[in-house]
Amino acid sequence: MVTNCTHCPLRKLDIFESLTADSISFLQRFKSGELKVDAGTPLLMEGSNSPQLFTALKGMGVRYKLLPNGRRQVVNFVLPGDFVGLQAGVMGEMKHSVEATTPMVLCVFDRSELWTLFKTQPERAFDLTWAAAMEEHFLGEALTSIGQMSAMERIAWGLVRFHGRCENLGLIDGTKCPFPYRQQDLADALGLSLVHTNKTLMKLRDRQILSINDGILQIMDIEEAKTVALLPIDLPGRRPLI
Amino acid sequence: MVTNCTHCPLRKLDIFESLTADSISFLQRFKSGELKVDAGTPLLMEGSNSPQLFTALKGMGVRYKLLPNGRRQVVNFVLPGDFVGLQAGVMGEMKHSVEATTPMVLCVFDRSELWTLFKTQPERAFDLTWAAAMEEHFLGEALTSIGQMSAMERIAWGLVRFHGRCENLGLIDGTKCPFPYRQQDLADALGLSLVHTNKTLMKLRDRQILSINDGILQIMDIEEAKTVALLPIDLPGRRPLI
DNA sequence: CGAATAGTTGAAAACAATCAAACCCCGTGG
DNA sequence: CCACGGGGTTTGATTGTTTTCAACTATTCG
Repeated sequence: MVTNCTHCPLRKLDIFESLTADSISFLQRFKSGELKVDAGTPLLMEGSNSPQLFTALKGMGVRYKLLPNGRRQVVNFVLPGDFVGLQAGVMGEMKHSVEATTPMVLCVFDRSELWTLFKTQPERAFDLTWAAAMEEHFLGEALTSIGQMSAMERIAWGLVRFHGRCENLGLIDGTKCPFPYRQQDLADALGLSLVHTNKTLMKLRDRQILSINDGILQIMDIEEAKTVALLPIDLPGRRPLI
Repeated sequence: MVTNCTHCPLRKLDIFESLTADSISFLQRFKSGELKVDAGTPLLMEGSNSPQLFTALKGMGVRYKLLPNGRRQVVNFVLPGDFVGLQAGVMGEMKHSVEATTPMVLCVFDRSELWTLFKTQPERAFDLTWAAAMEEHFLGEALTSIGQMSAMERIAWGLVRFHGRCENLGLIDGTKCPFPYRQQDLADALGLSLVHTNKTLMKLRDRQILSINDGILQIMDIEEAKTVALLPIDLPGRRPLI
């Protein structure tokens, strides 16, 4: 049973721009199906030339790169509304891998139709460029965070940001939001060792700023957390959904 | 005296895809002028909504972000052929600053014409998306480098990559290429302190792998340098030029 | 119960940042 | 001609953060 784009639950959220009926019907034709995967399923592999592109509908995942020496860099977390596979779409192959962290549901698009989109739907083409530029922006911030901030600052930054993204998606309950990742994932995202990540999280918990427990991230003192994060968290107020 | 797109010296390089006469004439109309700037001139400021977009023709620059605490992250080096200002074009404001490191010459485009490009030149729109995805790819690699590699590995990675970009642009003379940046710029790019960057460069020089002198980067032992860099350097073989 | 996974903790070692000063090159002006 | 100053580079000593290593706990699952 495939979700109809017209009744897409994501598109109802304030954060996503609304589209004309015509545009939605194009996307509906662009959409070739829906994919349900279990937690832990690899979606795209670095170097692969996937014939399929995705938009995450439900669940969460990770983008990551593996190094020859076995280390791993988590490039970003994948949340509902995120477009996945754009690199394969425009550059011919993925430059990082993507895997589901929780069970996920994704819209599937046909890569071969991407060119049709550029030719006939310039607004959608623009949206895709926007998405790529947004990802570029985020990676620039992450680079700045990892390159210039201390462990505590990085962790506060990463978690405040994640919390903000959840808020935009209506996933917040009071001060809490889901955080289905392991400490190792957070460490790999922020360029820290697992041990040091753990100890720093303890400090943040002791200082009553934030805590992670049972897959739930709670930010008790959001103001203090933002102060520790140093960088202002810059999330788009309204954005396209493809 | 403005360079005519038809005779653009950059486009003659093998690395850049060739275009039909029609496409070039569109770009010629898109191009609103040329900008010559001295070394040190700021081109775009973070947060600014520039009415102008650029393609670097000659010279080199830096993209960087400043932190509230005064630290600086160099996000990337700007070389000839690089498109500058895409974020302002699609997101309304720049997320980093750009400044000329050497004297530069840049093609100037009118931001207001960007939408015309998307509507009437889907191939060019695709190229822009490609450029954004490429930048995303690079930032992912940089993140991996800074997050997971030691100082020596990072420096080798950064300089081998820079050397490779120069090679693609025909800026190589034997084992040497221009490197007009200060050690502080390199340090800010790789998330290292100036002192540690300096000491690590000394070690690489002592080991006869590479050296920087008088604005010239020489890689004496490219194989060894690539080995130290850990990550394979992935540069596009052929790419669009806008 | 045993095995596997994730989280927690302490001690030691390694790495990189900071501090402070010297050095070098080069252009300026007395 | 040489003293002076500025920007960038180099160096040594010290401090401090982060990693690594190793072990132990808690929880889940077959």
